[in-house]
Amino acid sequence: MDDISLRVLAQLEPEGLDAEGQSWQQRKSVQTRVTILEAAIDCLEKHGYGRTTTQLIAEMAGVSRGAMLHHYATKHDLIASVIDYTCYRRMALFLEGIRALKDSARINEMAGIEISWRSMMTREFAAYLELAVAARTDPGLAEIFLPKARRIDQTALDEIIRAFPEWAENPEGYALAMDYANAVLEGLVINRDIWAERDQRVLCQFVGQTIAMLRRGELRRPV
Amino acid sequence: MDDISLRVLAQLEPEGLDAEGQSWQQRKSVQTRVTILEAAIDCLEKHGYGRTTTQLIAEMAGVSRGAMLHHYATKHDLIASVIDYTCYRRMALFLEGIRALKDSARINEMAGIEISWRSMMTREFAAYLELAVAARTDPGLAEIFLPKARRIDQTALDEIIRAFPEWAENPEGYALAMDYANAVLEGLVINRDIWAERDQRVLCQFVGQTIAMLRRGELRRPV
DNA sequence: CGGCAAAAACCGACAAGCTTGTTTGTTATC
DNA sequence: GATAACAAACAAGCTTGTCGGTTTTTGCCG
Repeated sequence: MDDISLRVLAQLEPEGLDAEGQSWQQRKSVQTRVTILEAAIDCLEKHGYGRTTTQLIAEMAGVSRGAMLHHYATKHDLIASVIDYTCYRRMALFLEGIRALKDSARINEMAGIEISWRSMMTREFAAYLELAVAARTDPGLAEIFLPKARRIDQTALDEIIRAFPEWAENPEGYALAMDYANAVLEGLVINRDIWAERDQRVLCQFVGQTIAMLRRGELRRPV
Repeated sequence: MDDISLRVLAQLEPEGLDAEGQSWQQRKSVQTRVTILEAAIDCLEKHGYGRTTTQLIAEMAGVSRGAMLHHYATKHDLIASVIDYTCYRRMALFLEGIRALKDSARINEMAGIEISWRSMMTREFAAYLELAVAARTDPGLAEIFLPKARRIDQTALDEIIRAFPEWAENPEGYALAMDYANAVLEGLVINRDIWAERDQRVLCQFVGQTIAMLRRGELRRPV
């Protein structure tokens, strides 16, 4: 993991899950909590936010509901941790993918789009999307989700540019390209089941094509 | 309303809501049902699918729950009708918007993007999106939502091209442009609350710009 | 035309099931 | 012995669909 990745991830690291080398109880606590968070992600992905109940999460995690409520006193607390954990995992996966690209693949073949796309086919992103959509209408969820989502969005925008040095001289174009790619891919994810028969790669390639032109200055950011 | 609009809308018209000129009871029945459907849309928009309960819909509609369950025996039945009704209203609004455009605005200023965008800021679309997202994880909902959504998607793709005669010679480019515009705008809607501070019009204009180039042949559909 | 029975619109109460958070108790670690 | 991890039972509240009952409309028949 390089400096850039470490720097970004350090800002997003969830609290209370880094108890390596502590006491037996601390390690056990962290382990159980991670198990619960992973189960919550599975639950969000498989059953959606509306059907994600504390009972179901506990079942999927293989712990008693009592044990779960010991670690997360309320559902509110649990969801707050899920948001942090999910965002961290998602960002880590994305940065790792970008880092593994060769410069030529990243710059000439727009391979970053492919990495973005793959990062959106994960259970972590499915869980994130469930929370994002539910937060629009659930005031209690919005209160915890929106600040965290805005923060990670801003952090990503500010820091990820370091992983794309070819954009260094064109920060405004970079910002547009990020939003643009995210919007198209998320729109594609939303319509995944409805547009089942059509080829999503065509759209991905078109986006890559237009972003390449934006970087080369053949397309301009609208005023 | 012109021929094209009528033809498309006729294919999507919900059943059982066109009882003009029938008996008093029939008209009353239709009126109550429309009131309930509108309340259901409001409920989906304001409270999301997860919190859309039969009780809340009945309250918002100003009818007793008993009366509602007389017209829609189960929630399943009600939601099925909401899907039809919502899709119809959404399409009607979109076609009316396109129809009202002058040819020059539509072709040169890419005003269709603006109409699309506005059609996605409606309560109808919010309700549709709630259903689309919930259908991913709710098998019962998916069973009724997906066939209807795929049908309207196909109908729209096949028929709306008639409202854009400038694309007549390039049906593949048109299909790409439609999916592309829808994906970006839906992605934009999803991130509305998170990207609050950024200007969405820049992205809309960029999309308009690229679609214009696609039509003029300055951009190609990827193989 | 008037009355009457059937049908349809509408209402409120109920049972069954689920969800949440609390509380009380048990075991293992510090 | 105190604290933390874990377990299970409980109450309160919500949601759904069913059921019996009331009012209004409709069609029919004398």
